[in-house]
Amino acid sequence: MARAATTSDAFNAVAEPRRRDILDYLASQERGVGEIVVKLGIEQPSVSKHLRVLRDVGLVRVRRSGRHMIYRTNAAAIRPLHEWTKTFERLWQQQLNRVKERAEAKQKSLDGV
Amino acid sequence: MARAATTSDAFNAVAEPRRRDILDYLASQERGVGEIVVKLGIEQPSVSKHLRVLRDVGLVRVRRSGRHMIYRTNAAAIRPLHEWTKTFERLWQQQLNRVKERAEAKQKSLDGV
DNA sequence: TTGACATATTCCTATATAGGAATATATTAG
DNA sequence: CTAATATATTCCTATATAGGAATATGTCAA
Repeated sequence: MARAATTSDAFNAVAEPRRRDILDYLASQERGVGEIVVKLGIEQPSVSKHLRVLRDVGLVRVRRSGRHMIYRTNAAAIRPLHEWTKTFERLWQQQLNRVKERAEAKQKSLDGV
Repeated sequence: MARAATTSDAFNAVAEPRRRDILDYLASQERGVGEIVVKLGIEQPSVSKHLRVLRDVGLVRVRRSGRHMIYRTNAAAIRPLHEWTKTFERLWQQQLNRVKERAEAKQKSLDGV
């Protein structure tokens, strides 16, 4: 079997760096396709295709404005990823604490000399 | 060009649901390959291959114990994903606030009737 | 050393891209 | 209606899987 489709879910969609760039760019403000093309330096067809994928998984929303299609990031669709990664937060905090404790213990033993 | 390799970074590696399952399972406690196979109901070769990908991007660590290879999740490698998703947190909060405000405004207009 | 157990790797194949090129579709100006 | 502008889609191709089957590698017990 091949890899899961990029259109299957947000996890697959954001695996592509360009698409993360687009989401970042559209986060602060909605933009037309042409602006994305210029700003990110990606070919127009590629931008349209990436936007299509992002739209299919709900990561962006669109509205038409005359000849322009205005896209914006739908942050709510990123939340599940945030929640998933958050479940590991406690673990890396513990890891950092262990590193810190080891460093302090080492310092203490040095002081003791 | 084809899609980026799953071994290229953590974003690509966690795009595969099975690999997220493995990371979840190995988060609470380190486990041998056989335990993963039984617990998640995935063929042994598949588990080994997924672990290989996870290992290549630093998402898991291994140690040998006799004939067993004991794997554990390296949460620190998930942190970058958490940080990236976190940059959108403010946006979905705003979105939720707007929804809430609209609901309250609507209620107020109803009360006024 | 030999057999058994635990994992890893190789080989093979169906499938899914991502990007480039060319073309189609939609909307507005005149 | 027609040209021009803005996007979207189609076609084509090189590449990268994910999983199944078979096999290789590594380690321990007797």
